[in-house]
Amino acid sequence: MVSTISAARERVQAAAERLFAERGYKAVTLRDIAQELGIRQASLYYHFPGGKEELYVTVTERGLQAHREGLEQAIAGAGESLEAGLRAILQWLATHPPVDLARMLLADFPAISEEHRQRLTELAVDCLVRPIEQLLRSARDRGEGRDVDTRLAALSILASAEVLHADARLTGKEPSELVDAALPILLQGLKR
Amino acid sequence: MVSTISAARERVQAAAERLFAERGYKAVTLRDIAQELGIRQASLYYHFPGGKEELYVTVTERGLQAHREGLEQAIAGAGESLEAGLRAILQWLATHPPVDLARMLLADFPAISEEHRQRLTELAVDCLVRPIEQLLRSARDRGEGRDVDTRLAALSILASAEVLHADARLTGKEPSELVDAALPILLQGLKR
DNA sequence: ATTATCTATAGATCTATAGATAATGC
DNA sequence: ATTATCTATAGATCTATAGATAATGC
Repeated sequence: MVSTISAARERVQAAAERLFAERGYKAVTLRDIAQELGIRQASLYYHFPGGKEELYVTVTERGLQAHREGLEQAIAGAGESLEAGLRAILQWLATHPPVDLARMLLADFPAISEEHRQRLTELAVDCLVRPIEQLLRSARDRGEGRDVDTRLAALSILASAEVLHADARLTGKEPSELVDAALPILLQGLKR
Repeated sequence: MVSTISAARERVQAAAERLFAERGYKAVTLRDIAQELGIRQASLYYHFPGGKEELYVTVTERGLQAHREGLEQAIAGAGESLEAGLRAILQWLATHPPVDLARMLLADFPAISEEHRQRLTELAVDCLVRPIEQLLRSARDRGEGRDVDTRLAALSILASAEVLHADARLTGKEPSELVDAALPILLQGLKR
Protein backbone atom coordinates (compact mmCIF):
# COMPACT_ATOMS: atom_id res chain seq x y z
CA MET A 1 0.00 0.00 0.00
CA VAL A 2 1.13 3.54 -0.68
CA SER A 3 2.06 5.12 2.63
CA THR A 4 -1.10 6.56 4.09
CA ILE A 5 -0.75 10.08 5.35
CA SER A 6 -1.18 9.69 9.06
CA ALA A 7 -4.20 11.25 10.70
CA ALA A 8 -1.94 12.86 13.29
CA ARG A 9 0.21 14.50 10.66
CA GLU A 10 -2.91 15.70 8.95
CA ARG A 11 -4.13 17.34 12.16
CA VAL A 12 -0.81 19.08 12.59
CA GLN A 13 -1.03 20.48 9.09
CA ALA A 14 -4.57 21.70 9.57
CA ALA A 15 -3.75 23.57 12.77
CA ALA A 16 -0.58 25.04 11.32
CA GLU A 17 -2.31 26.12 8.14
CA ARG A 18 -5.02 27.97 10.02
CA LEU A 19 -2.62 29.75 12.35
CA PHE A 20 -0.07 30.70 9.70
CA ALA A 21 -2.80 31.96 7.37
CA GLU A 22 -4.23 34.10 10.13
CA ARG A 23 -1.11 35.55 11.76
CA GLY A 24 1.80 34.88 9.45
CA TYR A 25 5.08 33.02 9.79
CA LYS A 26 6.87 34.97 12.50
CA ALA A 27 3.85 35.58 14.72
CA VAL A 28 3.10 31.86 15.09
CA THR A 29 5.35 29.73 17.32
CA LEU A 30 5.63 25.96 17.29
CA ARG A 31 4.31 26.13 20.81
CA ASP A 32 1.14 27.83 19.56
CA ILE A 33 0.56 25.05 17.07
CA ALA A 34 1.29 22.30 19.60
CA GLN A 35 -0.97 23.93 22.18
CA GLU A 36 -3.79 24.02 19.67
CA LEU A 37 -3.36 20.26 19.29
CA GLY A 38 -2.88 19.48 22.96
CA ILE A 39 0.62 18.10 22.48
CA ARG A 40 4.15 19.28 23.27
CA GLN A 41 6.12 21.51 20.97
CA ALA A 42 8.90 18.96 20.48
CA SER A 43 6.41 16.38 19.25
CA LEU A 44 5.92 18.36 16.07
CA TYR A 45 9.41 17.30 14.98
CA TYR A 46 8.23 13.73 14.63
CA HIS A 47 5.95 14.77 11.78
CA PHE A 48 8.13 17.57 10.44
CA PRO A 49 11.82 16.87 11.06
CA GLY A 50 12.65 20.01 9.11
CA GLY A 51 11.01 22.09 11.82
CA LYS A 52 9.08 25.30 11.54
CA GLU A 53 10.18 26.22 8.04
CA GLU A 54 9.36 22.81 6.59
CA LEU A 55 5.98 22.93 8.29
CA TYR A 56 5.28 26.41 6.97
CA VAL A 57 6.38 25.60 3.45
CA THR A 58 4.38 22.38 3.41
CA VAL A 59 1.10 23.83 4.60
CA THR A 60 1.49 27.01 2.56
CA GLU A 61 2.09 25.01 -0.59
CA ARG A 62 -0.83 22.78 0.23
CA GLY A 63 -3.04 25.74 1.07
CA LEU A 64 -2.15 27.52 -2.14
CA GLN A 65 -2.90 24.44 -4.21
CA ALA A 66 -6.18 23.92 -2.38
CA HIS A 67 -7.06 27.49 -3.23
CA ARG A 68 -6.19 26.96 -6.85
CA GLU A 69 -8.40 23.90 -7.09
CA GLY A 70 -11.14 25.55 -5.09
CA LEU A 71 -11.08 28.66 -7.24
CA GLU A 72 -10.96 26.73 -10.50
CA GLN A 73 -13.85 24.51 -9.49
CA ALA A 74 -15.82 27.43 -8.16
CA ILE A 75 -15.41 29.21 -11.48
CA ALA A 76 -16.15 26.09 -13.52
CA GLY A 77 -19.21 25.27 -11.44
CA ALA A 78 -20.60 28.76 -11.73
CA GLY A 79 -21.31 28.64 -15.44
CA GLU A 80 -20.57 31.28 -18.00
CA SER A 81 -21.59 34.48 -16.28
CA LEU A 82 -18.99 36.83 -14.84
CA GLU A 83 -21.24 37.65 -11.94
CA ALA A 84 -21.76 34.00 -11.01
CA GLY A 85 -18.03 33.32 -11.36
CA LEU A 86 -17.09 36.25 -9.20
CA ARG A 87 -19.63 35.35 -6.54
CA ALA A 88 -18.30 31.78 -6.49
CA ILE A 89 -14.74 33.09 -6.06
CA LEU A 90 -15.65 35.40 -3.21
CA GLN A 91 -17.70 32.69 -1.57
CA TRP A 92 -14.79 30.29 -1.74
CA LEU A 93 -12.27 32.79 -0.41
CA ALA A 94 -14.57 33.97 2.36
CA THR A 95 -15.11 30.45 3.70
CA HIS A 96 -11.51 29.25 3.59
CA PRO A 97 -8.33 30.33 5.34
CA PRO A 98 -7.58 33.97 4.56
CA VAL A 99 -4.87 34.84 2.06
CA ASP A 100 -2.88 37.94 2.85
CA LEU A 101 -0.79 38.05 -0.28
CA ALA A 102 0.92 41.33 0.62
CA ARG A 103 1.97 39.96 3.99
CA MET A 104 3.21 36.75 2.40
CA LEU A 105 5.35 38.58 -0.13
CA LEU A 106 6.66 41.33 2.14
CA ALA A 107 6.92 39.61 5.53
CA ASP A 108 6.57 35.81 5.43
CA PHE A 109 8.55 34.79 2.37
CA PRO A 110 11.60 36.98 3.11
CA ALA A 111 11.89 35.10 6.41
CA ILE A 112 12.32 31.69 4.81
CA SER A 113 15.23 30.32 2.84
CA GLU A 114 15.93 31.61 -0.66
CA GLU A 115 15.30 28.21 -2.16
CA HIS A 116 11.71 27.93 -0.94
CA ARG A 117 10.95 31.62 -1.28
CA GLN A 118 11.20 31.76 -5.01
CA ARG A 119 9.03 28.69 -5.56
CA LEU A 120 6.37 29.91 -3.14
CA THR A 121 6.28 33.33 -4.75
CA GLU A 122 5.60 31.84 -8.15
CA LEU A 123 3.14 29.34 -6.71
CA ALA A 124 1.18 32.09 -4.96
CA VAL A 125 0.72 33.98 -8.21
CA ASP A 126 -0.07 30.77 -10.03
CA CYS A 127 -2.66 29.52 -7.58
CA LEU A 128 -4.33 32.75 -6.58
CA VAL A 129 -3.93 35.39 -9.23
CA ARG A 130 -3.98 33.29 -12.37
CA PRO A 131 -7.37 31.57 -11.93
CA ILE A 132 -9.04 34.90 -11.24
CA GLU A 133 -7.27 36.53 -14.18
CA GLN A 134 -8.51 33.68 -16.32
CA LEU A 135 -12.10 34.35 -15.33
CA LEU A 136 -11.71 38.04 -16.10
CA ARG A 137 -10.08 37.43 -19.45
CA SER A 138 -12.70 35.03 -20.69
CA ALA A 139 -15.45 37.39 -19.54
CA ARG A 140 -13.75 40.16 -21.45
CA ASP A 141 -13.44 37.97 -24.52
CA ARG A 142 -17.15 37.22 -24.35
CA GLY A 143 -17.80 40.95 -24.20
CA GLU A 144 -19.19 40.64 -20.72
CA GLY A 145 -16.26 42.10 -18.86
CA ARG A 146 -14.65 45.49 -19.29
CA ASP A 147 -11.13 45.80 -20.61
CA VAL A 148 -9.12 46.18 -17.40
CA ASP A 149 -5.64 45.26 -16.20
CA THR A 150 -6.54 41.71 -15.26
CA ARG A 151 -3.56 41.28 -12.98
CA LEU A 152 -4.43 44.29 -10.87
CA ALA A 153 -8.11 43.41 -10.91
CA ALA A 154 -7.34 39.91 -9.67
CA LEU A 155 -5.15 41.32 -6.91
CA SER A 156 -7.95 43.69 -5.89
CA ILE A 157 -10.47 40.86 -5.73
CA LEU A 158 -8.11 38.81 -3.59
CA ALA A 159 -7.42 41.74 -1.30
CA SER A 160 -11.11 42.46 -0.97
CA ALA A 161 -11.76 38.87 0.02
CA GLU A 162 -9.04 39.17 2.61
CA VAL A 163 -10.66 42.15 4.30
CA LEU A 164 -13.94 40.25 4.37
CA HIS A 165 -12.28 37.87 6.81
CA ALA A 166 -11.06 40.70 8.98
CA ASP A 167 -14.41 42.47 8.86
CA ALA A 168 -16.35 39.29 9.65
CA ARG A 169 -14.07 38.77 12.63
CA LEU A 170 -14.40 42.34 13.81
CA THR A 171 -18.14 42.76 13.37
CA GLY A 172 -19.32 39.19 13.81
CA LYS A 173 -21.16 39.27 10.50
CA GLU A 174 -21.62 36.21 8.31
CA PRO A 175 -19.12 35.94 5.44
CA SER A 176 -21.87 35.15 2.93
CA GLU A 177 -23.64 38.37 3.88
CA LEU A 178 -20.45 40.29 3.22
CA VAL A 179 -19.99 38.53 -0.10
CA ASP A 180 -23.41 39.73 -1.22
CA ALA A 181 -22.51 43.28 -0.25
CA ALA A 182 -19.05 43.22 -1.81
CA LEU A 183 -20.08 41.68 -5.12
CA PRO A 184 -21.88 44.67 -6.66
CA ILE A 185 -19.01 46.96 -5.71
CA LEU A 186 -16.57 44.86 -7.65
CA LEU A 187 -18.90 44.25 -10.56
CA GLN A 188 -20.32 47.67 -11.16
CA GLY A 189 -17.82 49.93 -9.46
CA LEU A 190 -18.35 52.93 -7.29
CA LYS A 191 -19.43 55.40 -9.92
CA ARG A 192 -22.95 55.82 -11.05
CA MET B 1 10.29 76.50 24.98
CA VAL B 2 8.13 73.46 24.49
CA SER B 3 10.41 70.42 24.40
CA THR B 4 11.54 69.97 20.84
CA ILE B 5 11.23 66.47 19.54
CA SER B 6 14.81 65.37 19.05
CA ALA B 7 16.01 64.68 15.56
CA ALA B 8 17.39 61.33 16.74
CA ARG B 9 14.06 60.25 18.16
CA GLU B 10 12.44 61.29 14.94
CA ARG B 11 14.81 59.11 12.93
CA VAL B 12 14.05 56.15 15.18
CA GLN B 13 10.34 56.62 14.61
CA ALA B 14 10.73 56.89 10.86
CA ALA B 15 12.73 53.68 10.60
CA ALA B 16 10.40 51.81 12.94
CA GLU B 17 7.33 53.02 11.11
CA ARG B 18 8.62 51.83 7.77
CA LEU B 19 9.68 48.42 9.01
CA PHE B 20 6.57 47.73 11.09
CA ALA B 21 4.30 48.85 8.24
CA GLU B 22 6.08 46.54 5.86
CA ARG B 23 6.55 43.38 7.94
CA GLY B 24 4.35 43.72 11.01
CA TYR B 25 5.02 43.70 14.74
CA LYS B 26 6.44 40.25 15.33
CA ALA B 27 8.56 40.04 12.20
CA VAL B 28 10.53 43.19 13.09
CA THR B 29 13.13 43.03 15.88
CA LEU B 30 14.62 45.95 17.73
CA ARG B 31 17.90 44.86 16.24
CA ASP B 32 16.46 45.32 12.74
CA ILE B 33 15.45 48.87 13.57
CA ALA B 34 18.76 49.69 15.22
CA GLN B 35 20.70 48.21 12.33
CA GLU B 36 18.77 50.39 9.89
CA LEU B 37 19.93 53.39 11.91
CA GLY B 38 23.50 52.24 12.42
CA ILE B 39 23.17 52.13 16.21
CA ARG B 40 22.96 49.38 18.84
CA GLN B 41 19.71 47.76 19.83
CA ALA B 42 19.97 48.88 23.45
CA SER B 43 20.25 52.52 22.38
CA LEU B 44 16.63 52.47 21.31
CA TYR B 45 15.65 52.37 24.98
CA TYR B 46 16.96 55.88 25.46
CA HIS B 47 14.25 57.21 23.15
CA PHE B 48 11.60 54.62 24.02
CA PRO B 49 11.98 53.41 27.60
CA GLY B 50 8.80 51.38 27.17
CA GLY B 51 10.59 49.22 24.62
CA LYS B 52 9.26 47.54 21.53
CA GLU B 53 5.60 47.83 22.36
CA GLU B 54 5.79 51.54 23.15
CA LEU B 55 7.71 52.10 19.95
CA TYR B 56 5.18 50.15 17.92
CA VAL B 57 2.20 51.86 19.50
CA THR B 58 3.74 55.30 19.07
CA VAL B 59 4.64 54.97 15.42
CA THR B 60 1.45 53.13 14.54
CA GLU B 61 -0.65 55.84 16.14
CA ARG B 62 1.39 58.48 14.42
CA GLY B 63 1.23 56.66 11.10
CA LEU B 64 -2.51 56.24 11.33
CA GLN B 65 -3.01 59.89 12.11
CA ALA B 66 -0.71 60.89 9.28
CA HIS B 67 -2.82 58.75 6.98
CA ARG B 68 -5.98 60.38 8.24
CA GLU B 69 -4.63 63.84 7.58
CA GLY B 70 -3.15 62.81 4.27
CA LEU B 71 -6.37 61.20 3.13
CA GLU B 72 -8.53 64.10 4.26
CA GLN B 73 -6.32 66.63 2.56
CA ALA B 74 -6.05 64.52 -0.56
CA ILE B 75 -9.84 64.36 -0.73
CA ALA B 76 -10.28 68.04 0.07
CA GLY B 77 -7.69 69.11 -2.45
CA ALA B 78 -9.18 66.99 -5.19
CA GLY B 79 -12.37 68.97 -5.53
CA GLU B 80 -15.86 67.63 -5.86
CA SER B 81 -15.51 64.75 -8.26
CA LEU B 82 -15.52 61.17 -7.02
CA GLU B 83 -12.95 60.21 -9.58
CA ALA B 84 -10.55 62.94 -8.55
CA GLY B 85 -11.07 62.09 -4.88
CA LEU B 86 -10.45 58.43 -5.42
CA ARG B 87 -7.35 59.07 -7.49
CA ALA B 88 -6.01 61.34 -4.76
CA ILE B 89 -6.64 58.65 -2.14
CA LEU B 90 -4.91 55.94 -4.14
CA GLN B 91 -2.03 58.26 -4.93
CA TRP B 92 -1.57 59.05 -1.24
CA LEU B 93 -1.75 55.42 -0.16
CA ALA B 94 0.56 54.24 -2.90
CA THR B 95 3.28 56.72 -1.97
CA HIS B 96 3.19 56.25 1.79
CA PRO B 97 3.89 53.30 4.11
CA PRO B 98 1.60 50.40 3.25
CA VAL B 99 -1.38 49.66 5.50
CA ASP B 100 -2.21 46.01 5.90
CA LEU B 101 -5.37 46.40 7.94
CA ALA B 102 -6.13 42.69 8.01
CA ARG B 103 -2.67 41.91 9.34
CA MET B 104 -2.93 44.65 11.93
CA LEU B 105 -6.25 43.39 13.24
CA LEU B 106 -5.51 39.65 13.10
CA ALA B 107 -1.79 39.48 13.86
CA ASP B 108 -0.25 42.71 15.17
CA PHE B 109 -2.85 44.04 17.60
CA PRO B 110 -3.49 40.70 19.36
CA ALA B 111 0.23 40.67 20.20
CA ILE B 112 0.14 43.92 22.16
CA SER B 113 -1.46 44.69 25.52
CA GLU B 114 -5.23 44.85 25.80
CA GLU B 115 -5.10 48.50 26.77
CA HIS B 116 -3.43 49.68 23.58
CA ARG B 117 -5.14 47.16 21.35
CA GLN B 118 -8.62 48.55 21.75
CA ARG B 119 -7.57 52.13 21.14
CA LEU B 120 -5.53 51.24 18.06
CA THR B 121 -8.37 49.20 16.61
CA GLU B 122 -10.73 52.15 16.86
CA LEU B 123 -8.08 54.54 15.62
CA ALA B 124 -7.38 52.39 12.57
CA VAL B 125 -11.01 52.47 11.53
CA ASP B 126 -11.24 56.15 12.33
CA CYS B 127 -8.17 57.18 10.37
CA LEU B 128 -8.37 54.84 7.41
CA VAL B 129 -11.90 53.70 6.81
CA ARG B 130 -13.86 56.76 7.86
CA PRO B 131 -12.29 59.34 5.51
CA ILE B 132 -12.81 57.05 2.54
CA GLU B 133 -16.36 56.28 3.62
CA GLN B 134 -16.96 60.01 3.85
CA LEU B 135 -15.86 60.53 0.27
CA LEU B 136 -18.13 57.73 -0.92
CA ARG B 137 -21.12 58.99 1.04
CA SER B 138 -20.89 62.52 -0.21
CA ALA B 139 -20.45 61.27 -3.77
CA ARG B 140 -23.56 59.16 -3.32
CA ASP B 141 -25.46 62.13 -1.91
CA ARG B 142 -24.49 64.17 -4.94
CA GLY B 143 -25.84 61.40 -7.13
CA GLU B 144 -22.36 60.73 -8.47
CA GLY B 145 -21.68 57.54 -6.56
CA ARG B 146 -23.68 54.33 -6.56
CA ASP B 147 -25.47 53.19 -3.43
CA VAL B 148 -23.00 50.68 -2.00
CA ASP B 149 -21.99 49.45 1.45
CA THR B 150 -19.56 52.29 2.10
CA ARG B 151 -17.73 50.42 4.84
CA LEU B 152 -16.97 47.46 2.62
CA ALA B 153 -16.15 49.70 -0.31
CA ALA B 154 -13.70 51.67 1.82
CA LEU B 155 -12.08 48.44 3.01
CA SER B 156 -11.76 47.26 -0.59
CA ILE B 157 -10.12 50.49 -1.66
CA LEU B 158 -7.66 50.24 1.21
CA ALA B 159 -6.90 46.62 0.44
CA SER B 160 -6.40 47.41 -3.23
CA ALA B 161 -3.94 50.15 -2.34
CA GLU B 162 -2.09 47.66 -0.17
CA VAL B 163 -1.59 45.22 -3.01
CA LEU B 164 -0.30 48.07 -5.16
CA HIS B 165 2.65 48.24 -2.79
CA ALA B 166 3.26 44.53 -3.04
CA ASP B 167 2.89 44.55 -6.81
CA ALA B 168 5.17 47.56 -7.23
CA ARG B 169 7.78 45.75 -5.15
CA LEU B 170 7.40 42.52 -7.05
CA THR B 171 7.33 43.89 -10.57
CA GLY B 172 9.36 47.07 -10.14
CA LYS B 173 6.60 49.19 -11.63
CA GLU B 174 5.95 52.78 -10.61
CA PRO B 175 3.16 53.19 -8.05
CA SER B 176 1.58 56.03 -10.02
CA GLU B 177 1.33 53.78 -13.05
CA LEU B 178 -0.48 51.22 -10.98
CA VAL B 179 -2.80 53.87 -9.59
CA ASP B 180 -3.85 54.80 -13.11
CA ALA B 181 -4.57 51.16 -13.89
CA ALA B 182 -6.42 50.46 -10.64
CA LEU B 183 -8.61 53.53 -10.69
CA PRO B 184 -11.01 52.55 -13.50
CA ILE B 185 -11.47 49.11 -11.97
CA LEU B 186 -12.68 50.63 -8.74
CA LEU B 187 -14.73 53.35 -10.39
CA GLN B 188 -16.50 51.44 -13.11
CA GLY B 189 -16.25 47.87 -11.93
CA LEU B 190 -15.44 44.74 -13.84
CA LYS B 191 -18.69 44.31 -15.71
CA ARG B 192 -19.42 45.94 -19.01
C1' DA C 1 9.12 -2.98 14.78
C1' DT C 2 6.60 1.18 14.09
C1' DT C 3 4.09 5.09 15.52
C1' DA C 4 3.42 8.93 18.27
C1' DT C 5 4.09 10.95 21.95
C1' DC C 6 6.92 12.61 26.15
C1' DT C 7 10.86 14.99 29.19
C1' DA C 8 15.00 17.41 29.38
C1' DT C 9 17.92 20.50 27.58
C1' DA C 10 21.32 22.90 24.41
C1' DG C 11 21.86 26.84 21.66
C1' DA C 12 20.15 30.87 19.38
C1' DT C 13 17.72 34.96 19.50
C1' DC C 14 15.26 38.69 21.51
C1' DT C 15 13.82 42.10 24.94
C1' DA C 16 15.18 44.79 28.56
C1' DT C 17 18.26 46.75 32.30
C1' DA C 18 22.53 48.74 34.41
C1' DG C 19 26.11 51.41 34.17
C1' DA C 20 30.06 53.57 31.36
C1' DT C 21 31.55 56.92 27.83
C1' DA C 22 31.81 60.90 24.85
C1' DA C 23 30.14 65.16 23.00
C1' DT C 24 27.75 69.36 23.40
C1' DG C 25 25.61 73.32 25.83
C1' DC C 26 25.33 76.32 29.83
C1' DA D 1 24.03 68.98 33.14
C1' DT D 2 21.96 66.89 29.22
C1' DT D 3 21.88 64.15 25.23
C1' DA D 4 22.83 60.16 22.85
C1' DT D 5 25.22 56.66 22.37
C1' DC D 6 27.97 52.37 23.95
C1' DT D 7 29.21 47.54 26.32
C1' DA D 8 27.87 43.82 29.01
C1' DT D 9 24.57 40.89 30.46
C1' DA D 10 20.29 38.92 32.71
C1' DG D 11 16.13 36.71 31.70
C1' DA D 12 12.63 35.15 28.61
C1' DT D 13 11.35 32.79 24.67
C1' DC D 14 11.94 29.95 20.72
C1' DT D 15 13.81 26.34 17.74
C1' DA D 16 15.83 22.08 17.57
C1' DT D 17 18.00 17.62 19.26
C1' DA D 18 18.55 13.38 22.12
C1' DG D 19 16.80 9.83 24.19
C1' DA D 20 12.88 7.64 27.02
C1' DT D 21 8.15 5.79 27.14
C1' DA D 22 3.86 3.70 25.85
C1' DA D 23 0.68 1.72 22.64
C1' DT D 24 -0.34 -0.88 18.67
C1' DG D 25 0.57 -4.18 14.88
C1' DC D 26 3.06 -8.12 13.04
